[in-house]
Amino acid sequence: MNNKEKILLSALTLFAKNGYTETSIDKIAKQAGVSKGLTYTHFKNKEELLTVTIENTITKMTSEMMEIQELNFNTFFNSFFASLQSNTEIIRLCLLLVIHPQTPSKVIALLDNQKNELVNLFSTLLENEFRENSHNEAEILLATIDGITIDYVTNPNPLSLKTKQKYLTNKYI
Amino acid sequence: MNNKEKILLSALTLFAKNGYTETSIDKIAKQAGVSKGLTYTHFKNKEELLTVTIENTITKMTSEMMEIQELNFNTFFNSFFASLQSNTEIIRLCLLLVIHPQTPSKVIALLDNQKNELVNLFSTLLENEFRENSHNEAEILLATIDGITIDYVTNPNPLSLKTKQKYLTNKYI
Amino acid sequence: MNNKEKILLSALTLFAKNGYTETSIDKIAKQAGVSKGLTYTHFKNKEELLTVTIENTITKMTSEMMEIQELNFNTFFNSFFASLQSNTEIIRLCLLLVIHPQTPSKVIALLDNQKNELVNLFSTLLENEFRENSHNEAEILLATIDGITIDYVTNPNPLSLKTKQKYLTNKYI
Amino acid sequence: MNNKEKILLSALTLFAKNGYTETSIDKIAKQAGVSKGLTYTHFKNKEELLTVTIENTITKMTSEMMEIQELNFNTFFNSFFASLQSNTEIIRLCLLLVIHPQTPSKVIALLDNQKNELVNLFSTLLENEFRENSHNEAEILLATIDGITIDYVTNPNPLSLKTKQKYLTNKYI
DNA sequence: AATGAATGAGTATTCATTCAT
DNA sequence: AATGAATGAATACTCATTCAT
Repeated sequence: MNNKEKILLSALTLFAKNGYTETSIDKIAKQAGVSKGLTYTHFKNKEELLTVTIENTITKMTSEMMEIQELNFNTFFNSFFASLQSNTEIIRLCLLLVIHPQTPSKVIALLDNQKNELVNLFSTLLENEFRENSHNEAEILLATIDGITIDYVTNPNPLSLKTKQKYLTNKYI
Repeated sequence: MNNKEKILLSALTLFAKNGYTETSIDKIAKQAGVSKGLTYTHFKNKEELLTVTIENTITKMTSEMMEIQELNFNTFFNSFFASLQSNTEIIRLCLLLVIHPQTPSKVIALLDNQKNELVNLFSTLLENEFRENSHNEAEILLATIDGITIDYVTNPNPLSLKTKQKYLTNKYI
Repeated sequence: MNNKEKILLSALTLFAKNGYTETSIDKIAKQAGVSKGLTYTHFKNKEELLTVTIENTITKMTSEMMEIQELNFNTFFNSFFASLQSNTEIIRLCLLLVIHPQTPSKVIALLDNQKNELVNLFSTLLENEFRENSHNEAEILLATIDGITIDYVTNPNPLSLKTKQKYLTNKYI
Repeated sequence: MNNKEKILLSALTLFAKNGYTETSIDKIAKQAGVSKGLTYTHFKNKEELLTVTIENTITKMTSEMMEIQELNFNTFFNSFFASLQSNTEIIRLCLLLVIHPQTPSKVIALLDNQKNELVNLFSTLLENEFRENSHNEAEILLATIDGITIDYVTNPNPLSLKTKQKYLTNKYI
């Protein structure tokens, strides 16, 4: 892992653990084991560091989802709830950024885009059953998943999460 | 409105508009039209100012809900979605605080408590239909509402909100 | 002398000795014996500190000139060359600021204004002898004085200065 | 033009436009289209880069003046005022360096030397008319020219410059 | 000759908090 | 209760310079 990757990893970890504003470039560099200045060799400023961090994360998460062979609600829920448990803090970071009023628009665009892709995916999967209402249903499903995500990241309880996954699986299959 | 109330109102407004970390005591005092020092006469520190601000907000919102005569899903949804539209920024602030990893535990407790009351309310309303599953159903409903809230505060669209309210009303009545 | 005045004096001294860009707020505060932060209590930023510094200096110099009873070339030259010798570094600072391409426009305006007042003064004094050419003559005289100033601030030689004063006095009286 | 020359040209341009302290090695290299490191292959440090830059500039200006066939006030003024109009920013840079208290002594020596040559030239041209006062007269003439230079570089007005050139030409021929 | 990663000291500015008045 | 001067630590960012390749 080269220094640039070390910085990105350190940034992701600290942003996720403490929040964007609460994480200083100094701390990121220290944890990465490099000098503060090097951060600015590789990234124009703190905002770009955040943008690239989130870009990488989304790319990685999306590509993991794309590896699923047969995409249906069952496999999607399995993949999603597993990811929620293994990437809890990163997902919390994404939620924070989406909601925070001062998140740079480039980051908002990335997260918005990911959300739209999810709604479209759901919409397709719900088309047979709900016809012209499939988009509304997809939005409600996404809302429910978002709410479950909030609940889990703020109060992680794997058992309760499992129950909710079962509920959703039953309902949408 | 006395000075203490002016400070609290200014704090709520600015925290809601810009976020807690992004709002300085100086700006709060300036907008309230008082001196920086006075803030520390009335509140031990910035954290306590936040705590009292949120405490007041929750108390006010709860008491508004309590004024509803016949509490059922119809009246609740009406009240909730109206509030979401008139207090968008404040509700966004609450969401941020719930999710943020460094929110003081006292504030977390306040918000958690409010959430539990909601789950219990839903649970009661769902008891007849769902029996021993009513608590699970209540949590799913809360999740859906939270997700709708995220969607609205990040991308306020009254029409889309109305559609979702109708969907929920149809489903739970 | 209160802290604000101490900061202004320290700023003037250091700007004059080392230049504006070369003088840090840190050094100014240290020499004034106050904390760095206090500078920002009294001045919005470094640029404002410079502006006020120059404003005060010009006001003081102008008021000294106004105290001269009978304003003619003899008394003016006496006053000016005395000031050049006692305020050498401050006058050098003003020259630097006038010439530097990045001096804030507010400072430029202050210095420009002072220059125009001088040209007008000369113009009046030369009116009898030069009639419609008095303005041109005034500008040439100002140029000569500016050139003498450059020479003195870069290579202070009181004897040579005296010679030049005599030359000017002879010529313009 | 090889890389070293590209760096020198870029340095001259940027020093002249923005000032020495305000120009970073990075910007010089970028504008020259080379890497930061290459600057240090060709020049010991930023100070040496400045010294060589000024050295070249003075050499070039002097040699242009030397090309004048018959050196008298008329041809000199023509040449000088033309140069002032075509090299305004470079000449401003030289003025700044002469006056700035922290200009490296080697650069000061270069500029001082050029000034002395001018005084001597003037002195020679004025010898017939002013005899033992010719040196004083030469210094006054240089001062006037310096003052005109300040005025032009800070507020370039070709018409006003022409007027002053005529004035000087009339006076010294 | 040429690159660009890497450093460390420095810079302007902000801000929660204290305290004398 | 009310003010605002005062502090000190922290923050994002810059930059001359070095050095391995």
